[in-house]
Amino acid sequence: MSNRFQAPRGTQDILPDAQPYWAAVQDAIREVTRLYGYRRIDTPAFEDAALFEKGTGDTTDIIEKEMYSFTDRGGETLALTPEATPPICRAYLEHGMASWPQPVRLYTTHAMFRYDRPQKGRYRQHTQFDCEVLGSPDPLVDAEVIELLWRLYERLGIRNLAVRLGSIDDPGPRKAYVERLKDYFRPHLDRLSEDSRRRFDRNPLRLLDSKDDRDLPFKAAAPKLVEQLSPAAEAHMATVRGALESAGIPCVIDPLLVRGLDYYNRTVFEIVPTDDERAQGTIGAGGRYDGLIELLGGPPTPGIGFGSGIERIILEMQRNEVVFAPTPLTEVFIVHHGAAAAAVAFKLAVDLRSAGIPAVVGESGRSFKSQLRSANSSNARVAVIIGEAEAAKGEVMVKDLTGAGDQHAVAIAGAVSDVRQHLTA
RNA sequence: GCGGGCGUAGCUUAGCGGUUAAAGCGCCUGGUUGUGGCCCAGGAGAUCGAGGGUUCGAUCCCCUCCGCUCGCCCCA
Repeated sequence: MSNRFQAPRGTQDILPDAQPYWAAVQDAIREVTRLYGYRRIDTPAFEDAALFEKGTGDTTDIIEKEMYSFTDRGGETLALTPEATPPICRAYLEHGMASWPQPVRLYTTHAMFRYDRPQKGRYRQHTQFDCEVLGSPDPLVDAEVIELLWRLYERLGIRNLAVRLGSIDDPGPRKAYVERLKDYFRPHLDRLSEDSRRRFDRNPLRLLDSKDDRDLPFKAAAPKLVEQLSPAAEAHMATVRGALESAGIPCVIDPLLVRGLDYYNRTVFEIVPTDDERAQGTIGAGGRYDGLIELLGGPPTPGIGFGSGIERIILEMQRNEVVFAPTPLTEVFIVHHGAAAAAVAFKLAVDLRSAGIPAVVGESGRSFKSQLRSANSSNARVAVIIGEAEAAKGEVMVKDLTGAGDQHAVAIAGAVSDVRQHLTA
């Protein structure tokens, strides 16, 4: 069995039974983005790898150890998109969106590729719903994107969520804070966990996020960034918070919230289930990135956005017991026997479909019983039965499958309208 | 990348160091002279995840690999 092909590690097939969830999410995304004035953009499945090295940051895990990069036959170094924000910023610059009315509100759903170790809710290929607002420094826009995401989840029947809000200030004040933080931890370095010693050099902000018992005593007394924000960042966060409150969205300030991407400043947030202990619980997260477009070679342009994993959204829907009524395979199932009847059956199906009525034809060579069993399991409401006798008389039998199975004969010429009448009755 | 658990028909599971590996659901066929659902009968379907080792003999014990899963790192 394992000689057979399998979907590559960390990828999955989305089978017909799961499709209603995907359709519901896509529909809700379309509706919610319409309400908030967003326009859709689609970017390529792969990009110049340097876009991510520069944009996402080449010290991030995403770039350092998770990027699917490759050299194509022409010698270009490309990467399957691990992240939606840099490509959208790239497109903003490439197509002169700075000359569009500002801000520009964009959304997409895009496959993301990251070479990390798969778990439930973490895949090597996943799909993200992503929104970006480019060209506005307004904290109300921060609140708007968070609210948009919240409404999406609400609409999909996901309950028990919480918004975790934080701020990582602007680069200058943050650097100063990081120095204070390192000064605080430096004397205790030899008593910290190995992970935290590594973080001390690589990503000091994450020191505060450690779950290691050895680090806990030091964490408690460490200076917290959200408690020492610059006045501008402080005011920004207060506005975001107030706006969320007015929207009726419960939000908690998380002083330890640190996003793993280099480009964030000020607002960072994530939305998590409150009743799930799993580590992969975060279903949506984002933040402000006022310096990113400039970093990519454009003019100073503020931006904010988020990504939300659709696979994780669906897992949450299922955990919230959102279910969909099974959709019937067809409306009319045509049963036939004999060569003449087969020809009539095929043509009748053609005519039904052109009249907008879904129709499926039974398998030639199978018995009536067998074909009617198929009709039954297809959940069709009507069976049309064409045997040799009917074919000879130029008639078909129309049988009701929803009740006791009443049936009546009708001339072939009148079959479509008879079936239609039956279905609308 | 690190550590733990799991892996038997399409699905959910039972089973035992030793003849032809079992059940339910699903699928196919039949019980009707041309007719569904319920019921009944029969059938197909598993090199017991893969490879190697121990053993007279392994689905069962050991190792490696693959996949899933839980935790860590990180992230959606």
